[in-house]
Amino acid sequence: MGSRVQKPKGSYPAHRERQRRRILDAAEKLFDGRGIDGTTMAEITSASGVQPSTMYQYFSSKDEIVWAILGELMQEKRGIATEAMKDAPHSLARITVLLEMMADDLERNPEKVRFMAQFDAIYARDWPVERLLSLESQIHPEPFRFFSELIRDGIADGSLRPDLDPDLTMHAVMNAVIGAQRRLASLGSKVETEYGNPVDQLLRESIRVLLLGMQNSGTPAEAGTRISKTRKRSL
Amino acid sequence: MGSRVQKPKGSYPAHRERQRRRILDAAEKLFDGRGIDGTTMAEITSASGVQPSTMYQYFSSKDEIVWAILGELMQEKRGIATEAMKDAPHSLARITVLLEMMADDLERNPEKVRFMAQFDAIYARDWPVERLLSLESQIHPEPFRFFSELIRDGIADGSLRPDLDPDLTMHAVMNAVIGAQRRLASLGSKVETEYGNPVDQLLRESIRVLLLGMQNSGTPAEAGTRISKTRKRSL
DNA sequence: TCAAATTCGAAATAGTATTTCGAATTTGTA
DNA sequence: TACAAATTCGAAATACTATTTCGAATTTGA
Repeated sequence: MGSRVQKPKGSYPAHRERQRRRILDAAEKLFDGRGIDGTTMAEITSASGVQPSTMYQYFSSKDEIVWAILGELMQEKRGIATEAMKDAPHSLARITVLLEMMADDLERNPEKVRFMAQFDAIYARDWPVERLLSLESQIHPEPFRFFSELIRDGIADGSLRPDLDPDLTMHAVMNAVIGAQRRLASLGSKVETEYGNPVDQLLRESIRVLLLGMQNSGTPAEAGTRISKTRKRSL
Repeated sequence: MGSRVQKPKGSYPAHRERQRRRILDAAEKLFDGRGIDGTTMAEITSASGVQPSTMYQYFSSKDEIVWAILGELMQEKRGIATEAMKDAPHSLARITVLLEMMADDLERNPEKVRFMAQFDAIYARDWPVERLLSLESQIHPEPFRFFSELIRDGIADGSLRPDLDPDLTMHAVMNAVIGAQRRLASLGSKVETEYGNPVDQLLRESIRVLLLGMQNSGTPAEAGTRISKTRKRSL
């Protein structure tokens, strides 16, 4: 107990931040290459150049590392998404841009997408909802909630079919695109050899069909209304 | 070295089959409840009532068990699929039936779908392509290859838009539906609390939009009728 | 320069999958 | 029913995991 003031736990924030980065960067690279499950803590420590005992000072478990990386990824995506949509003139164009960005993402960063796929399949279910939601809320408010407004706009200006339930459609379409995207990333080159097309092209076709399905086509106003009645009753 | 004939390895096939079943049934139940990764070999042995040493006589690893269960699941699905499509009169109706069956499946056996999702995310990439393909071929020949023919038919009879590439579209649509289905199964009840709809309903909406996107809207009146006909029949 | 913060080393714990092997039991059949 | 081969049991051993512990050594910022 010296006469000096005792410094609180995180006293060297700059240094701690640097260390944290070293660990996360090493882990991310390993996850990309070997998958979350295929990566051991020993590999992360040796790749990042810190001892296990030190690493556990920063992350209390492997899961915490996964979580941290996921958070950063989602924040990135969100930035890119809101950025890209700025240029698009009207609602349908914005929706198109948003969805096609997911195909670009698959084309450019298949490992990252695969990481998210692994998260969904292995971790999402066991982790507390609140934590998931707090993460999702980093990406939601803009692109997602926004997306259902875009659908509303599209219906109003006649570019989208009038029988769409904006909220339901938004979730359904987003989920289909995200699901397709992540599945393609998981199966990777296996799909290419079997399907004979680059994975991102497959995803682009899915998106095209989905967009066509949302669009208002000629006079199907009648058909549309009819459908929506039937639908609502059956659901 | 008796004078009797030495019996080959699998000499009590009925007994072996019974044992195999005990193990697979126990494992399947555990996988459903705790996930593939959350299930330990120790749990499987104690649940199935055989010793580890015995179990490894039947399956050389946990992966082999996963693999065996996957194979049985796919065979089941295939049977159900071909069965259900028999009733459908024309191509568009068959496609509709096939896709909606995947929503039913999600509604009825979410654990099984989740199992497949985990397989995709964790195992698919690391296992040899040949093995994957030999499995897929159990489900492919009928529903899948068939599916692209259905699209061809649909284009010919005017019910589907003429600018579709049958093979590409088939893979794109199937992948979107499967991807959406498995993602929903992975996220489970989390989606419901957040989205406010039962998961299978979300999937049904994705399917509806995809089907609309494939349909021909060139001749409005016909398109309208065709749509509503299909709808009514499919419900 | 110095006290506190941080890291290192190295060993310990506990939980995995998988293997080994001789003794005990079960199986189908002669 | 008896028997030889097939199968199972038990129990311990191996080799990985993640995670913890703690005292000694080093680094940090004022």
